Amino acid sequence: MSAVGHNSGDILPSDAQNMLKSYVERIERLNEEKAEIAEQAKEVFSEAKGNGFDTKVLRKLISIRKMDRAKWKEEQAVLDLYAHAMGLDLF
Amino acid sequence: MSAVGHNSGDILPSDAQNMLKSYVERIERLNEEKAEIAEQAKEVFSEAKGNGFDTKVLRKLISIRKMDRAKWKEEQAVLDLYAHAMGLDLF
Amino acid sequence: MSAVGHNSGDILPSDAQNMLKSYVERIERLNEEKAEIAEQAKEVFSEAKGNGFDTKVLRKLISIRKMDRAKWKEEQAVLDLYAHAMGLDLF
Amino acid sequence: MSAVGHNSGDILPSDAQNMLKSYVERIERLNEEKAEIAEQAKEVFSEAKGNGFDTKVLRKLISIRKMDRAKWKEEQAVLDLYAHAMGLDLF
DNA sequence: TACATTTAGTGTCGAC
DNA sequence: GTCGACACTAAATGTA
Repeated sequence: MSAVGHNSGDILPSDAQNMLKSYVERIERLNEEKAEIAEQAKEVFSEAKGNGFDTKVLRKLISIRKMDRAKWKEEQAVLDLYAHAMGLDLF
Repeated sequence: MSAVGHNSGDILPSDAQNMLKSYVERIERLNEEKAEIAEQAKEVFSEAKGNGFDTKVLRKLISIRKMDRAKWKEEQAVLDLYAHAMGLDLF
Repeated sequence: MSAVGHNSGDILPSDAQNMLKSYVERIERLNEEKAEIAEQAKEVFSEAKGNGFDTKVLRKLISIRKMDRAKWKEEQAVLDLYAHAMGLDLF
Repeated sequence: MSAVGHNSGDILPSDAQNMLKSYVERIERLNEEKAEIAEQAKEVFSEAKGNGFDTKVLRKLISIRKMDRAKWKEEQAVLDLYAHAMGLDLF
């Protein structure tokens, strides 16, 4: 489907044009906010690192908490299976 | 280095444990905020779509604008680098 | 879905095991090739540096050129998208 | 240091300019080769997936093989430590 | 060593 | 519901 009743001059009517600008700006503003938050998170990791924590492990921990526990265990099991098939013993 | 003086009992001292919890919670809170913002962006796209805009085009537009900005910054940076490489020191 | 009919003995059938090994080896071979190429690139940078060029500037240059190409492709893509959105079908 | 004896017109002598072009082209060629190889790796993963393998686990397996075994076990231990501190039981 | 950049990997979204 | 593309996150590398 094409935009808001622009009929065929291949030019957007000015109201559609305004809407478009508005959408773009709103999205871009939200993207900036996300970037700011990402920046703050970075600072928290940095502080944690400064206090002797291993940030890589910290990240992994957080991702595990976010993820379904059952899924995690299943993934570990498959990994274990593959590892045995390759002759690697992990744990 | 390992964390806050836990040397090898394989147990975190309670203050380290508290710090850990605090870091995890702060990060998780920031992650939630990001998710909320992402949700809002989704709504904007949805609204745009409802008004007849092609969201794929919209996304491309936004990504090009972002690229433009990034490219502009890169160009400034390379200028600056050249200047340094030449031994002058603009700005 | 799980792998090639290993249903639950938690052991991979020997043909699946062979496939697994084969995939792993192929990927690892490709990774080695990439590493070799990366090594060659490193040598080029090193040679450039030896001839008085600033490698950081060189890298920036290359990244800008890459960006230019990417941007050009994006712009073609967005043109194409607009065309579709307008119901015409160029190319 | 600045480039190949260009003394002060802020213009690169033509031989330096030629070298520069040559370096840029060599690097770009190597980058293309890397991209081709990455493409091939993608195809292998795709084929593996088609035969029922879990590509995510496959990737993890390959990364573990690449990595020092001792390091892997250490990382798991730290993760376990942090997880306990957070009241999560992983394995 | 710590920082910044680049590259790989993972998750999400929309199309078919 | 699966597939492919896109965006975001995380790891690795290279530099100062």
